[in-house]
Amino acid sequence: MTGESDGEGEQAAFGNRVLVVDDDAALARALTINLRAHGWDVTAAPTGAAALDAVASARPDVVLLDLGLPDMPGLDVIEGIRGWTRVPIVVLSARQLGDDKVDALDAGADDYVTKPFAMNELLARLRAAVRRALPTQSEEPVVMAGELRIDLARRQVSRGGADVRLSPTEWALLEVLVRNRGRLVDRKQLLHEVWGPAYSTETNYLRVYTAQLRRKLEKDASHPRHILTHPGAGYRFEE
Amino acid sequence: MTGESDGEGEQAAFGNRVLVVDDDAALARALTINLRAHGWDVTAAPTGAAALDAVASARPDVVLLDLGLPDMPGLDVIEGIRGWTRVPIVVLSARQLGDDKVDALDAGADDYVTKPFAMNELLARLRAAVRRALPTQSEEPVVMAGELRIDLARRQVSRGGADVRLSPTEWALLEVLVRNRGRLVDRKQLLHEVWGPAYSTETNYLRVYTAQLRRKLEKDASHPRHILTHPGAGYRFEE
DNA sequence: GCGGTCCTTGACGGAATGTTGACGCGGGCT
DNA sequence: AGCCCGCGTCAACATTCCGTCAAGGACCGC
Repeated sequence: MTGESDGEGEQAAFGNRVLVVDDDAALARALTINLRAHGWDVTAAPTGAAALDAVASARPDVVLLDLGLPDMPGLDVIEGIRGWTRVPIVVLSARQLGDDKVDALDAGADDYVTKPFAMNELLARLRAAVRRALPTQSEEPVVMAGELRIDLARRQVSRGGADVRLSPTEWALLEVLVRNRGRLVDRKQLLHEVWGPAYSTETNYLRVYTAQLRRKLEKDASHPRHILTHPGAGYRFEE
Repeated sequence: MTGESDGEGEQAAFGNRVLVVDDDAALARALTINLRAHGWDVTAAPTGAAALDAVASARPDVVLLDLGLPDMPGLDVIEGIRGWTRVPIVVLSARQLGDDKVDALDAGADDYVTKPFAMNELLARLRAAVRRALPTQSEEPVVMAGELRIDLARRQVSRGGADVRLSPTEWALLEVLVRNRGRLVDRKQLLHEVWGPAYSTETNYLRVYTAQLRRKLEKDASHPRHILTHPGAGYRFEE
């Protein structure tokens, strides 16, 4: 985490990262090879716990989940994922009949493929799942500003392609500014939204954290081009 | 601190009213104390019925709702609230995995926190919920006047495409004039709205700041075409 | 425990801003 | 004509505000 992205972090297009969750090593390998051949950026997880971690760290655009994992019930994995993100989940199941299909969909899965399956069908369903999900999150959460790329949904900032690590407070401040980009944000409003309603005079915080953000994001921190100061009023993010 | 505090009161300017719905008296008390300490204006309701009443009467900016109330299912409370208002709802859930989370989100909740929770996280999620709800971006007009472009919402002025930097007082004065464009604005009214109720005779200020505005905004400051003087009365902004 | 990150807090020089007074100009009035 | 008042202009001063740095302490993961 501390260093750069782990391997295939930066790919050209969006919506092509898939997380394959399967404990069957042979099947997982086959899936990985096949998906990569079709342009997917594949991350693999052999267990439910690893899957939950991977959803958080790799931020896939779609999850291909095999039920019947060794460490925990597949439904719990679905619910664990649904607890905090709406990334589409396509379930892979061996059984052809049974309640598990209904249960999985009820728990928050988006689609269902039964083994054995045709690769074509699987690819189609993955594409469909991603496509359906896009309009939901497409409130244009990615803001480009010079060499900065700020992904509001994924809480990710990169400068010139390299990821930038931000502390929670740094991110909270940047987020408010970017969500109000092009518009002046009051000092009071910034303090209120980042630190809470009780803080309205601690302009110290703003000075400290704008300085830190500029040091991390601006090319020349002493001549900022994106995080601008309005003396006596507040700050403004400009693209 | 004369110019800053023009009447608006120190509190309650922004959404800081939270309704805590919890039947566990001890937890409710702890939450109330903690939230108050962080500047929130707390109302408490021990039952679902009381919560529905309180949403209507107290008009909170965010609802913190514990599922598992004695009198009615938590989902019904969510739906009851959602029936007539979009106030953000943050759900407190005991279970770590389970359908209730998903169901709550589906029913219209905005976020959830699982017990046990860190106070920091709860505070952050409350702020985030309020923040997301606020952007009811009422579209403010952009006033064009000659080569001037005045964006009331963005608090931005440009002349011939180039941004013009205004000090807080300069902007406050310009804003009053522009909002009353085409109309004569009393000296007393200007002083009152820009400097506060205590100022009604310091016409010096008006002379100084209208001069500064003209220098920044007018092509020929000695023959103003937009910021016009009504001798003995006040000033008027003309497009 | 220990090392790391993160948040908080204080202090300082320098810049931007608000405030105040003085002066000149011009028009209306006596 | 001469005076007075309101307005525009300017400059100097005091104050606030901002950027910066660094130290202390809380918190987390190992």
